[in-house]
Amino acid sequence: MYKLLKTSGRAKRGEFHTPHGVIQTPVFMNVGTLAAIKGAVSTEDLEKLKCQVELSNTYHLHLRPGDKVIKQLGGLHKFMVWDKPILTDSGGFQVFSLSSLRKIKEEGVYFNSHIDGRKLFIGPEESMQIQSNLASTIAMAFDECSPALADRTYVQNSVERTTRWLFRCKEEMNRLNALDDTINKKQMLFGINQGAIYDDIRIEHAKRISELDLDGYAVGGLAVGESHAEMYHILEETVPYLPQNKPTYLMGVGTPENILESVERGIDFFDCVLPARNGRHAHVYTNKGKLNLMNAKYELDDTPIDDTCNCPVCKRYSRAYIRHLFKAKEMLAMRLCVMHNLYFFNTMMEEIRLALDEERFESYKKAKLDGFNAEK
RNA sequence: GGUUGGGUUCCCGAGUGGCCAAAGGGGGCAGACUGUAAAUCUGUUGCGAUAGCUUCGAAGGUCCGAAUCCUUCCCCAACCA
Repeated sequence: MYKLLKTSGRAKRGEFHTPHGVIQTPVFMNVGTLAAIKGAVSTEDLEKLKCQVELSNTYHLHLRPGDKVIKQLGGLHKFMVWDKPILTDSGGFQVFSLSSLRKIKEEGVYFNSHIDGRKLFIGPEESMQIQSNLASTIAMAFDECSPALADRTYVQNSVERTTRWLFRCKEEMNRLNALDDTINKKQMLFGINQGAIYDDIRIEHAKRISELDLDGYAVGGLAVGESHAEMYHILEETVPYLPQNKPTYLMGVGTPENILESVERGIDFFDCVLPARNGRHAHVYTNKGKLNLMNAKYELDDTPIDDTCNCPVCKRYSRAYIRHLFKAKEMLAMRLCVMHNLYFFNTMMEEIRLALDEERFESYKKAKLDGFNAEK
């Protein structure tokens, strides 16, 4: 159940009530595709990093260790020892990112496993079954994320198929939630809007899926090659046609700048691999912009990553030390940077919520963006 | 003392007459990364803006042309005494 607490223009401040607790929105979900945040960050760490929701992946967990294994072990929450909300992505993005290994048909998608090459099939029903076995808090609909540059006819056909798949997802999820041996009988389902950069297709699709009364709605297929301006434009055009009394989730986005711009356009759920991946690659986010700690200029820098940050890493370690750890290929380097970055993103969301509560989002956003550009 | 094999750009190492400022690693420097097949990938790495200049242990020499051939010397390694 989503409770809209406050609005500022299109920006929404809300609370999303789930069987695993309340999510304060806007929220950034921390991506742990394989039931782990890459970079040796544990769920115990996540509790210290202000993480509200962890995200995992249907396709990847289906392959390894197998959703049935996780079900036998009591579901994903018990398996990775995390009692707060978990959102599972449906595998739809893998249809896109593993495109050389798949064939899309009406019934679903034929894949070759990226691990051993064996043939697999995932359709809407299979995706719901896998996510039900994982027993995540929120399941995502099985969609096709069409490339940003795909031609109109392709996108039109793809979106129509994604709509038909959504109906099948909903039906299957209802069926699964009613079964006796289902671990999470209140598993929620979010639909996904597609349509690449075609306003009218996006809008038509948004209207269509809004009729379904799902638990939340996502905007997918953005940040996949189009410009920022195009992405913001799509949000401006599309979000108003998605239910205001439900969470609106912008999938896979983004940079701190993207998040601020998107909150302003009505988004309240985000997820992105950037803080984890960039952290592993020595890129850290600060209130004065992004740093690459591998750069020679940090060799003798004994200040923290961000001297205004209260994360466990900034309170203790210096840039010079972390740079050394990267140079020495110590895995602690990645762990520290991923932890800092997640804390940075989660803290920024906290600040956004506070700013919305106090009706000063606009000035907060401007100051934040000015800060990011300070050292450029 | 003798024999053999070696000394190549920051390091390791390929190169045995022109296509060599010199393969390939490593290291260094920098960049990318947006529902994670990513602890990954890319660029660059003698000086100089270009012409060009300097470089393959050292010094001489042969040749139109030498990291590559010859002479002497200096070092290193293994073995023999």
